[in-house]
Amino acid sequence: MNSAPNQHAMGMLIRKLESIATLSKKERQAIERLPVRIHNLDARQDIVRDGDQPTHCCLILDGWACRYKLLSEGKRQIFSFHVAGDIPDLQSLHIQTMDHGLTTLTNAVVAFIPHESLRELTARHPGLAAVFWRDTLIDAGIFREWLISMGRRSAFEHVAHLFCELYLKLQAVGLAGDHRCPLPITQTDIADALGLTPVHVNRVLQEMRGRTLITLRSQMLVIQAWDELLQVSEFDPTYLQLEKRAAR
Amino acid sequence: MNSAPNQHAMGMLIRKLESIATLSKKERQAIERLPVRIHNLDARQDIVRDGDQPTHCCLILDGWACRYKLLSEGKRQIFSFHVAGDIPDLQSLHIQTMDHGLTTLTNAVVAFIPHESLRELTARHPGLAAVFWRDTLIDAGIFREWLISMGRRSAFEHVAHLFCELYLKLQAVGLAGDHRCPLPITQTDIADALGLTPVHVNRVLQEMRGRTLITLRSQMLVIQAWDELLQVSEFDPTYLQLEKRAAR
DNA sequence: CGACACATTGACCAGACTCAAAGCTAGTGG
DNA sequence: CCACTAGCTTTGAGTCTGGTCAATGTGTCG
Repeated sequence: MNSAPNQHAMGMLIRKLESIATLSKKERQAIERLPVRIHNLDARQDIVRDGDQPTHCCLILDGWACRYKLLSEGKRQIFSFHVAGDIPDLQSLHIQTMDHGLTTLTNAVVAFIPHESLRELTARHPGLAAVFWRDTLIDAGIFREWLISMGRRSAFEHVAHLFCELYLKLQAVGLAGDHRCPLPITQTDIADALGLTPVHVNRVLQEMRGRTLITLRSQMLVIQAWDELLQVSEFDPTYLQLEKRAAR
Repeated sequence: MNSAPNQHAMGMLIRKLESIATLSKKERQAIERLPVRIHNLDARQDIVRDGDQPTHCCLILDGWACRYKLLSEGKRQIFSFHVAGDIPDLQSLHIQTMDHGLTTLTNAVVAFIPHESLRELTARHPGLAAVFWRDTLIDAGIFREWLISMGRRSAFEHVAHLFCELYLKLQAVGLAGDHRCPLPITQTDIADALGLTPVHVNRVLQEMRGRTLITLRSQMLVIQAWDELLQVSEFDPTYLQLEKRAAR
């Protein structure tokens, strides 16, 4: 195994984990020893399919991915968007059968880590097990926030809330700043994430532009009125757990 | 500490965990040694509040509870319903600050288990850590299914889906059978869980009665046409993970 | 240059919401 | 044992957010 890409991949993972918890030197070293297999993927390529029984977890190194489920009549629900540092299918470590799919949205580089190695790692390092566990718990917290948006926010508020979340998530891994971030997804993707139609998403975006809240062109989102966007969507970043470290 | 209620509480927990994983004798014994404090609560009483930093987890022994969040203008979103055997705030073990509340819906008996004891237990028994982790992952899977219902199902389908889920969940812990189960919650609770208004929930229930799918009277749900209910809501029980045990 | 995917717009429609009133039902106290 | 109450359920009429269908722009890539 070539160690250079391995180091890069595990560096990405360590950075992500340190954004939600504190790691000891021993734990960092243990992570660095994880074996990985790195793949380059095209856009719109399935990584794991609904019904699969994966034997690896997938660490995103570059590009965007999403988790989704296909329903009858061509309907699709997207559950989450993922960027560098995320392990979108960490849950497969303890849930045998996938109840949804994972796909790239853009060209992407991903690292596959064998379940076996992760099980061994977490058994040997209970502190790391807690950190990975914590990551999946934050994931669940994001689902709860999405449930609020779906259930009790208007389409306008919902779009605003998503933009706030994505901006902060990207900022946390150094992929955004100055109130601008890449958004390499289509309006149909946004619609499938928010439970709306593409047509209506488009109208909401028009209104946001009209109110000088955002610009969105060439897959680049610029937030022109951050405070107002926070306010209209009642956005409270607590659920992302980006500030607070775990109590250990 | 009185050992009789303790044994009852931990028996309930062991039963629940064994519905989603296999426990070794050693692991069962370790659970039985967990210290608990048992409380009787009235209906509509908060167990943990939004913003709290709990030091205990809560195991439900009897009655119903729900997780929820209050929003502006009196809006409320319910995230989940919980019954005997559930630990609704297991996540607080690794997420310091609650981003939502936990409340009883009926009179309830709950057992409080110190975080400290659970941390020690999971550090000493990585296998048990995996089982508790798995429980929170199943919880997240239920959130995903709720996201589908919110985003891509009609109100009618959504109500039907919820009823299927609750029936199976109750059946798994022996609280339901013969296509009937207790449903000790109001139509407003259902509305707040599904992102609908109480008025519309009522209309959907009328239609379900009219189509001889269910009866719902005196807090007792009777499913008269199980197959049809499954079909209209495209219900697939996989996400509840009630059949498959964890690969260990 | 052509093709394809994506974004935008318009006209019309429907599912779910709002507001308001009236009917039930399980407890409670006299 | 009955009357009263409070909370819950039911119903009606009118409204509105977001969906549907279909056509037209726009931009990118081979």
